[in-house]
Amino acid sequence: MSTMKRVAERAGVSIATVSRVINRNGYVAPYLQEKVLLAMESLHYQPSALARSLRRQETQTVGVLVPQLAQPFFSSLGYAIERTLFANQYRAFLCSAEEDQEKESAYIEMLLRQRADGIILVPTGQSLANVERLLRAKVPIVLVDRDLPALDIDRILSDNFGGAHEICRHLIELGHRRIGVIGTPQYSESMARRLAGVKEALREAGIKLDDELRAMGANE
Amino acid sequence: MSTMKRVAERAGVSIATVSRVINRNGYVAPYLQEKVLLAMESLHYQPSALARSLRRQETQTVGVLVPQLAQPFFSSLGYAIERTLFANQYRAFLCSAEEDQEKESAYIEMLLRQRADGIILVPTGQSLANVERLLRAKVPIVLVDRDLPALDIDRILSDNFGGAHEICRHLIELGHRRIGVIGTPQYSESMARRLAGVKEALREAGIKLDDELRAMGANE
DNA sequence: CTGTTAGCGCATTCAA
DNA sequence: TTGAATGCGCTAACAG
Repeated sequence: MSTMKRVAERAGVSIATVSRVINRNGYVAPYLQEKVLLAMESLHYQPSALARSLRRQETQTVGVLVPQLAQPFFSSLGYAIERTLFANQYRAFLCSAEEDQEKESAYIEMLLRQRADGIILVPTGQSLANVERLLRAKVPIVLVDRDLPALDIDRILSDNFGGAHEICRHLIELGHRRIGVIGTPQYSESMARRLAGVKEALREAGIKLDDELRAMGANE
Repeated sequence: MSTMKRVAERAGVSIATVSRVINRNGYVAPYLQEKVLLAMESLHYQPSALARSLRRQETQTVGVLVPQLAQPFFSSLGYAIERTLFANQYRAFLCSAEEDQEKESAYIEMLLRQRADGIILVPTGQSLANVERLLRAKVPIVLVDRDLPALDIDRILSDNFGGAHEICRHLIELGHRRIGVIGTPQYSESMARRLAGVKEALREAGIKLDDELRAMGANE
């Protein structure tokens, strides 16, 4: 891969000028700009993200660390994030902790070394120590889907209770009485809240949840 | 994040020595090594992959570009690759071309800028130009799952015809006569081959494929 | 408006 | 066995 220096030589300008046309900042005479563009073209030049990141002290990269990429919810979540990042000139490192605290640490260390600008994390019960490590390193971090109540950091959570409650109330208002629940295992925090929401709505309507109409998954 | 220089100061050695203990090459007196290790620990030092890659001219990173990460086959393929890479101290950039030639180009350009050491690609019908671009850039590339017959590069393909043929023959040997086929759309190259394999096995056994027992998906 | 220069953090000669 | 110095490719003052 050719470098800025080669482009500069080919265009007969300094590397500073090349940098200016690449980044569209600073003033460059139109005819010089044209020459630089042509040189870049003919050399198939692509700027080095490495050098740029090192110099700018920012990588335009964020780590996306979920418990299990194999789970459809997390893979579509992860992929949606990567798509949005890419559309905004950011790169994503998709990481799957495999429900393993050690592996989660290993990924976090990797992201630290790569100097990710930030990390989007779906934590598990054992993520606390890892997150504290990130906080010490002052890496911006956002929690998604699951909470870590002990920490005071940004998070994006679903209103599991409220959503389930609302859905169930809607069905009741439509006149339904036999309302069932199908879900992930009950020991999942999210599912427990949804179930509670349903029960609350049923209770408000004076209906009791028929155990026959309740089916919970055996594992996530 | 602290730097090698800070670690060196804290340990009272030169950065060259720090580099040596990090990379376990060159000779370092045990007591110095110990001091360096302690300094790294207390500073929460993590080597910069950026600086290292820039210097070594290798990123330990490979691009994994598939037509659609949302498709289960590709997402599990992509993720399996990333897992294997990570286990071998490599990083993966998972990319989804969304069945779009433009987007595929955009990802390839990104991987070029990131200086990926290589690219694993599941090509589509329109990937030819993009692959030729990679060849010009001399980036190592491997094709997976789908072929690009025009090119002379490494590829990993399934024996769709042979596999389907063998499965079908197995069923026939077990005495079955009513054998059906469920599959992805027939216009998919892979599926067409599998169907041909089945038909061939049936033909050899003097059985004709009952159209009633044939169900093809409407889209991939 | 353009060029020169000084690092970014690291690996690696080359001396000592 | 250790350190000083150079340069990887780029951006951002600064000078002209």
